[in-house]
Amino acid sequence: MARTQDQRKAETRARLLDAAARLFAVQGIDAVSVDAVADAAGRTSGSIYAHFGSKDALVTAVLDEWKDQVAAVVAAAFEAARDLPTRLDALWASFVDPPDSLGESWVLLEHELWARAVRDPVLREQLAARYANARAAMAVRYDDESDDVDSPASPLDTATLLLALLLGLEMQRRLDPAAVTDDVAVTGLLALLGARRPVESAPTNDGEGSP
Amino acid sequence: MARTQDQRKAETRARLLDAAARLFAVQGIDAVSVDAVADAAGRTSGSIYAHFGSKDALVTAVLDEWKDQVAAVVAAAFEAARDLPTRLDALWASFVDPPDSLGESWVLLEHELWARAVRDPVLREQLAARYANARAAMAVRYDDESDDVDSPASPLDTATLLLALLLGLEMQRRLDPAAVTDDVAVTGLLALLGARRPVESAPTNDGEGSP
DNA sequence: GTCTATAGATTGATAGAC
DNA sequence: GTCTATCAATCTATAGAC
Repeated sequence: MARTQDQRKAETRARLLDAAARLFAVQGIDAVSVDAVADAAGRTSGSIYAHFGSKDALVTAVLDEWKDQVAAVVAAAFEAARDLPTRLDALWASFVDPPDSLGESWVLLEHELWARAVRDPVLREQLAARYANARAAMAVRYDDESDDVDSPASPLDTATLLLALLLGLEMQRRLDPAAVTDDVAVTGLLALLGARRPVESAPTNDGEGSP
Repeated sequence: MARTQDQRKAETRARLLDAAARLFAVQGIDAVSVDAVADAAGRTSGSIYAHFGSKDALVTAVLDEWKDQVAAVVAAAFEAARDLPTRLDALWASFVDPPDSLGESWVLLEHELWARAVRDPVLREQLAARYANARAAMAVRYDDESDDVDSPASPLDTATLLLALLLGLEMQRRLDPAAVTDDVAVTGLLALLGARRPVESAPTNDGEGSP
């Protein structure tokens, strides 16, 4: 029956990681107790210490579990459509309205991890590698398109700029959704690639979101 | 002697706010106890409750105290130089290497406040207004330059894009300084304004920062 | 308004049974 | 490996003296 026990062990680990990721994203890591994670996973706090040893180690494990998450998201967005504006729109959509495969608010979890990483050298190196992966994935994808565009920077640098714009726009959108329309996002991404929007000019947005 | 007492009261409030802002930025809000703030300000925890009533109210007060901080930073950066690339470089510098007037790591404090704001409607409205101010300030400044550039979006939308790029680049730079050079930043900002870099082409950065 | 002392609650982590 | 019970530390907030 070792098979069954291994299965249960693996399932417990998976459930703990899943519950932790979801709760961390929604409430913030510091606001979530070890017991809360265990409860949400249908286990007890003891199992967390058996599997991970500490809450910090659990955070590290969550970060590690979704290792190539950002890179995968980026890659998937580019698969979807053919023309550049549509692809960039899909890329932006994966930040704003994520696929079910990731949690609904995976970007919030990224910010939680970032906030810890900038203060913890070990976490920082982990997360830095993740972002480097994401940039590399974008650079490759963007390379396929390179005949269509005329970017002012190298592919990797352009990926850095695209990722930056996505992160910064999503931050502002969380505070004030009306301030960041999809059209503005795509227009900005296109501008970083040295490309202009084709025919139909994007609607402008001079009225601000907040009253 | 009411004068002296009022002075002491005001000074205590100022010291508490200053200590709180600094500690919150460096250690993260949740990692800083009320006692720690009071100690750093040379007072005791009781004074914090006399002045603010709760730790959450202290956070709100910190956010409120630096109300137009981001807008002021943005405005100041544009005053510095005349030609566009130099101005954009100054703008980027205010994020990377802030003036002494702000704390050295005011951007970290902004992220701390953001992380709370996305989960608290009251804080969110406050911070949204602050960002709207910053965008408006940038839009005005950028308007002065509008003959030099050919932005693909409205002034306000362009400000949104510029702010997004600054935020996102700074995030990546905190994780991996080598991945985001000053030249890439300025190149990106210029691209969002529809302008290319003049004569001297920017050094590329194809080797990634992390080993 | 400021300080001291302390209540009240929560949390991360450990020990031991099964 | 998982659970129950519990310890020890920490933190927010309050009460009362000055």
